[in-house]
Amino acid sequence: MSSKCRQCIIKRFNALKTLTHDELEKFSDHKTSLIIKKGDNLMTEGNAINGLYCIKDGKAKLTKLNTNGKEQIIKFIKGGDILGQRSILSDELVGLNAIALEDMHVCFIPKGDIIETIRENNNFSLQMMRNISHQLNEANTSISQMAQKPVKDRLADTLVQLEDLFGVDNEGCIDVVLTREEIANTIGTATESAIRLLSNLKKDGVIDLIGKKIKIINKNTLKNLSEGY
Amino acid sequence: MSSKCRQCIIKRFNALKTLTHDELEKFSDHKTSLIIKKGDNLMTEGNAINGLYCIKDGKAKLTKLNTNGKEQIIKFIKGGDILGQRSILSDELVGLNAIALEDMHVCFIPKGDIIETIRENNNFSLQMMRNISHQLNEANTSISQMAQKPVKDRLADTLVQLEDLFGVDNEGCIDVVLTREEIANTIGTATESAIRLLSNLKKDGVIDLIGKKIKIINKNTLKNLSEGY
DNA sequence: TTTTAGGTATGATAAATATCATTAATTTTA
DNA sequence: TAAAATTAATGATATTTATCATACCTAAAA
Repeated sequence: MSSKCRQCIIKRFNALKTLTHDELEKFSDHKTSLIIKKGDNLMTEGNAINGLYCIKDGKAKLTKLNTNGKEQIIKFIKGGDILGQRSILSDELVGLNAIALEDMHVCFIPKGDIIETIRENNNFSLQMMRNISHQLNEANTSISQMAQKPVKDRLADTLVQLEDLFGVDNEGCIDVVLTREEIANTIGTATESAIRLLSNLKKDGVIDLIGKKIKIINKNTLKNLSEGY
Repeated sequence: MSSKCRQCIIKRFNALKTLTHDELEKFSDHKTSLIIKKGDNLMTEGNAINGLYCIKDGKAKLTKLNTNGKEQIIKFIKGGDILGQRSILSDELVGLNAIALEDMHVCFIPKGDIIETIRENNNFSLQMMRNISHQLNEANTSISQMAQKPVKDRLADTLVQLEDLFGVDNEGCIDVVLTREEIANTIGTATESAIRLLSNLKKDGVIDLIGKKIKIINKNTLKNLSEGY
């Protein structure tokens, strides 16, 4: 049931690809395989973390709860991603909630093994640094966009990014199911505003709305909109 | 004129404190001391970076230029901080402009020495990771606040943070000189809006405005305001 | 010192966005 | 399957925020 890390192909998408044969064996022996049900928390803001999660399959949202009780979605996660690096590296509490958007298969690798590997395998720690650094750059861009762009532009940008991240299903729709509220919580606006703007985009023929699913019809127009044109 | 890293006390505030005697000597031999004039760029968005900047003294703003031409201030920097780590670690182009808010003294350490030290000194690279990870956490918090909090709350929060970061001068004012426009670009609003809200805070006796300088009179009120009360 | 320019302040107004209310659609539960 | 609950959609309205206009202040330049 619990398979070998050595045989797992998902690791080629993340820092685990730098592991040596022995390290992979160690990880295999110590890891736990988990199934996270849709809606369940993989990590919780403010908690300590005692290991790393390697996402085999499934999607999640990373959120932050505001003082006013509103949820802000900071980032989306899918198969191949690793969770918990930031908290482990900085030895700080977890900063974000990770909530499954669908059932997920996840491997948990205990903190001790990670710390040991960071100390011993330079390529591994370099890869982790690279990843965190890249995330920091993305976050800075996000701050700027949230602060300066109107809601309409942010929505357009988010739709493009969601399609780039999750791809499309066999009907051409963005391959992730989000409620309108979750879309609103991603771009930082009221649910009604998000709904209204989506309706407008549909009316203008830029996107199509098929139930909860969203199909981008004219990606270039969206890209232009996201830059204010 | 160009002093020894070994004798420099500023390094105790950053990752350079983990360097060995030999590494410090190497850095000393290869480093360049720079004076950056107020308004000058230390780093520029989109450029490659070929080293690390250790800030001995002086303040800077880290900004991002938006597609609409507006400047967003992402972060403030002061003596003891290190610049350029993210770009060097991820091997990506610089993501932010660093612009001096006053004359600065800065040491530049070439990339080669940094990379070498990351590979050889585990404590150094761990310290760098910790720093970037911490910054990522701060950035995520920022995203959430920009997306969800109204301008008034963000202004209150920014004032508290500025005082915490830069301290107060001998008249009790926040010890950094910013134009109203820069304050507006920090919280992500129009200059006039920032001015208006500052005037209101003064009218309410929460802050005092002495020229460009801002004096916080009631920090607790500001903290409450920043959380929407 | 006078002029000029950049920064600050404030009012009037327009535009963007949030909130409240209601209905319709969809999904879940019994 | 019917009922209940959640989610989506849309109108009406209130609030927030941006923009435009103008005046004032302050510091640098002529």
